[in-house]
This record gives sequence, structure tokens and C-alpha cells, in this order.
Amino acid sequence: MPELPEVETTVRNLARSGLIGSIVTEIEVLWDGSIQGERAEHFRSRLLGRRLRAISRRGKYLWFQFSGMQHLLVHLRMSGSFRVRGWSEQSDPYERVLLHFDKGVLAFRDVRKFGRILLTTNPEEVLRRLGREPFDWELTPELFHALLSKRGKMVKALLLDQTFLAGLGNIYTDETLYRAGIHPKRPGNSLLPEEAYRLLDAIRFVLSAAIENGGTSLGEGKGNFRSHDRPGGYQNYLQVVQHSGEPCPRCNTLIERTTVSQRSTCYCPQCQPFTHNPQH
DNA sequence: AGTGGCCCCTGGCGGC
DNA sequence: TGCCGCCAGGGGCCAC
Repeated sequence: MPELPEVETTVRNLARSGLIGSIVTEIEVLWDGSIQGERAEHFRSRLLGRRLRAISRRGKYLWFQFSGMQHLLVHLRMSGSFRVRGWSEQSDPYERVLLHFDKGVLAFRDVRKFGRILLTTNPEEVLRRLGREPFDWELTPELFHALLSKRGKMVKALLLDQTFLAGLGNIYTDETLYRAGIHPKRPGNSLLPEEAYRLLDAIRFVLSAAIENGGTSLGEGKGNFRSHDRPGGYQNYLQVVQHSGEPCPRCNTLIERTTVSQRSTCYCPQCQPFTHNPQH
């Protein structure tokens, strides 16, 4: 499931694809539902002939900047991915939107059709709703603790809330809370400063490691994450996700599975006690 | 402010 | 072999 590391991996691969600087020569919308806020034909006419200037990321959004003040925001949601291929190369049945460039085709594929593409002249309208980037240098440990201490929500729900912090999804919240030794149901405002500091460290550590490994690709299914057809490698480093019922790598207690915010949640009841955890 | 429910959508999987 | 029903999951929206 694309979270920050998978989106970042996608951006890095796209940046190396050679498309930046070239012009959109044709657009095929194969599934209208992928286009947000306007009809496919209108989308097509606005983007046709534009030059791709830059590709970046904000939270879980991919951000394509085109000439003429056109910005394409793409949210991959559950199963979206990109692939760059030659015009004559085999298409696949899950391609939803195709942007043709002189150098090849940028294909948005999305098995579950949850992904969304928004063309806008004012990307901030969407992006300003997002919380801070986890690697934002202005997000100090002290600030992170202050933000947490204002909220009574369960800490996992906060980490999943994109307006609180941008980029974490179900996999990395669990891995992060495990690394920090914090129970997912602890209210945000119950975390002591040292715990908040530990949590921010864990977020950065886990996300960095995941990015270095090209993200996480679970299973072999058609909807699982691939950037440019390449699976990531971080699934080999998961500590609790996908390991419920197995012994904790640190203390051998069996990993438990519960539900937080309608999300399946894995944690170690020994390493992540519900009470304040000073020893970690 | 917080929680919970529903919806979108499809492949995968367990059960029979 | 094959059909059926259920599940996962990000985020938007709504009710309480």
C-alpha cells in the first residue's frame, strides 16, 4: 500500500525516467473515475501540449508540475502505481490513464480504482490541508511533543491522520510504534517528552530504511506495490506487520493483532505496554 | 474533539 | 474445480 516511502520511491524512479522536459502529445483516460473534479475530456484538453517541468512529493501525493501553471496531483491510495513504457510495449489491463510523451508512455495503473488524479492551477488548495513532513527540519522533537500533547486521540489514529503528520499509513505506523515501544492506543497527550522524542526518531528511522529499500511490497498480488515493475524490499524488515501470532523479535512475547481506527493493528504487548514506558 | 460507520473497488482466500 | 461470501485498506463524508 503506497505510503510515504513508496511514493518517494515512485518519484525517484520517475525522475530518472527521462520524461522531465518533454511534452504531452496524447492522453487516454481509460477509467473516468480516476480523474477528480472534472470530465475526462476537459482534463485531456487542459493537459495536452504541456511540458513536464518537475516531479516531486508532498505527503502521499505525487506532484507533477507542467507548463502553463498546470499541476497534477496524484494520490495512489491502495493500489495505484506508475510505469513508463514504450508506445508499442504491452499494456496491462489495469492501466487507467495514459500520458503519451515523445519518449514513451507514462501509465497510471490502479487495480482497485481508488487512486485519484487532480489537475489544478492551485495545488496548495489541497496540499495546505496536510500536516508536516516527517523529515521537515522545523519539526523538532519538542514541537512534536507539543503537537501530541494537544490531542486526546489514540496515538496511532493521530499518526494515520494526514492533517496531523503527512505520509504514514497502516504499515509504517505499526512499525514505528513498535520501534518506539509505544502502545498504539495511548492517547497522544499521554506521551511524555522522552516518548514523543523516541517516536519521532522511530518515524524517521523506519521511513528512511524503507526508502533505502525501495518501499514495501506485500504478497505477489496484482494490486501490490511495484514502482516501474520493481518490488520494494522493506517487507523483509517488518517487525510486527504481517507477524501477528509470531514471537516478538526482541522479547519473544507473541505479537498481537487488534483494531484501531478501523485499521488492523499489530503490536507487542510486552514491548508496547499501555502505561508509560520509560525503559526502552 | 473524538469515535464509529459506510462507501468506493477488486483480487485473494477460506469454506464448502 | 468452482462458486460464494468476506476481507483489506486511504480517505472523504456523515452521525452521534
